[in-house]
Amino acid sequence: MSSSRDDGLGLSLSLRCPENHSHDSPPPPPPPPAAAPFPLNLFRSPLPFMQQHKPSPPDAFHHSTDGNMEARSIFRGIDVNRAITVIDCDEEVMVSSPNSTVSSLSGKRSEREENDGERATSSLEIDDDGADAAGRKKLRLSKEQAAVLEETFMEHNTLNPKQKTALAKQLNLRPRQVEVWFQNRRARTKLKQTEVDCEYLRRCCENLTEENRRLQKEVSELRALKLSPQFYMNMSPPTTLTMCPQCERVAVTSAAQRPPPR
DNA sequence: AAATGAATACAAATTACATCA
DNA sequence: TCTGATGTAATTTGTATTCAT
Repeated sequence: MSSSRDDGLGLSLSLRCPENHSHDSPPPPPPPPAAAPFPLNLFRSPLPFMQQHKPSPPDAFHHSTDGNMEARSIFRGIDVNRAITVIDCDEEVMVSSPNSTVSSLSGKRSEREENDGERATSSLEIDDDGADAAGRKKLRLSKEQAAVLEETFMEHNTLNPKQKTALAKQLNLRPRQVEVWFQNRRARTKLKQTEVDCEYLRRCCENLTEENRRLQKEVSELRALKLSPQFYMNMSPPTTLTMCPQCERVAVTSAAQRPPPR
């Protein structure tokens, strides 16, 4: 299903494998002291308030061209997005989902959510189409909605309440939906980054294994040479390994190339 | 100033639904 | 038409932080 889809995560990968250094990319900056060996930081820190959104026409996303899904829904007589949208107009006091019991009906969270006009998609309210009253309806965001959310996420991956409300209004969604989308989006980003990190570490491991194998071989060769003095006298200067402070790669230099000791 | 509780935000884990092959 | 896989919206729970008392 996802094979042809671009995930659009827009990750900025700062990971580098040693084998990539020699080509066109400049050497990486020295790592920060006492930090992770490579920057794993995914997220920019939350920026100050988002610039004022240009309010789009309130109906902008009702004419979704989200081909397949929307066409199917309409064809079946159930336009999920639209149904929710209509309810949005007067659902601000609705409460919980069927599954959320305590935490949504009492206590601090529910208070916040009620104030936010959230938790409004309870199928108890919207299932006039005969849907299972115990289940939850799931909204599929239109391409336009997703694009705007994505665009906003690229600017900053968190929203303050003001931004959330504005964006929700712009997209004709509930603030809670915007909030959930951002939460899920952050989770996806983190997951992707974790996968990248794993791949990086795997390659590093491979490289180190290969390096270790090479060094082991060199050691055994040197030991063999040590046993035959006539070769030992004629051999080239011993090689030494130095650690490049910038890229932390092992560089091989011969004694002839080394600067004289101070 | 320290303790406490409420409110809030977020991450992580999970569930449940929509969609596709 | 059915089914399993996949993506993702939504929920639940726990934790950290902030703020007022």
